[in-house]
Amino acid sequence: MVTEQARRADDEDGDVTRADSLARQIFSGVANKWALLIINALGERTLRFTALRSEVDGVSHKMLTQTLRALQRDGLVHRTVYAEVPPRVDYRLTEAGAALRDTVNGMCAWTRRYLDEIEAARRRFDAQNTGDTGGES
Amino acid sequence: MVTEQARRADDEDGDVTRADSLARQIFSGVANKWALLIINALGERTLRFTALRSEVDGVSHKMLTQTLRALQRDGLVHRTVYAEVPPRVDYRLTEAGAALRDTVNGMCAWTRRYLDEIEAARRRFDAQNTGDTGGES
DNA sequence: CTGTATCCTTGCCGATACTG
DNA sequence: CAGTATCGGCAAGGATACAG
Repeated sequence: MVTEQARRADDEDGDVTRADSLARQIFSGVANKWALLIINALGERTLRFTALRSEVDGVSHKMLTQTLRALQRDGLVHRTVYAEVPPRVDYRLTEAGAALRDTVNGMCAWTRRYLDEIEAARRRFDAQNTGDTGGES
Repeated sequence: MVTEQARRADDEDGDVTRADSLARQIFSGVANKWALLIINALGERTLRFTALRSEVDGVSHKMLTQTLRALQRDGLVHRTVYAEVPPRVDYRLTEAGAALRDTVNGMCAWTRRYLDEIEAARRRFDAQNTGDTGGES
């Protein structure tokens, strides 16, 4: 017998390394700062559009809607519309979205953990490429 | 006494949600498909430029050098140059890079795990927005 | 409040050519 | 083989205006 999982494991579609695979397409679609930041901001909570907008500092109105729609299409966020006036729309992560959020959490933790190291590395690197050899001309 | 770590935990720089924080800058820099794909491809191995290029299917010469330089600057990959001819350059993850790779691994696993679900969600979503209301004018 | 559409700027990214 | 630089197309993404 061949389960979906087993089929995928053997299928080229499940391979992120292949440029034209479905896995790569999904991976690429989700591997951008706004998607990850939004997923992280949603967390366990249910948030309205405006609340979400103020949580994800720096995101434009357009990018928020756009990214939200993409996430909704992939079934990572659930969108609930209330027939009220003024309109009210709630967003929350689906199970798939929550699962992804776990790894995003890891990335955030990683960022905090290595902040200083990276800052130092940058200074070292930049120093190398400005003073450099020590004598020009 | 105040350690770097402790200072960071309390500092606004460590907060990914702030648009102008260092954490956000680092996060954004690393949250793009090429950086993550390259880190994933490197894994535990030490690879030369060309080998890496063929591992990360679809990446251009330019993007590979460019992204590698950024990763090197942040101290995530280590670059070793051998004074040979033809030139030989090896790339491998540093400890910080390897730590990030763990979470990237998680993202890849997530992609494989939810591949079919996402594909299905997309079909459902797209069906909604084509047939839709059933009658246009 | 939420969403869509339009303009317009910016920078990504690929292709190409040239150096060590 | 590895790296840098330049040009150009094109898509990302911000600002604004307008609709439900």
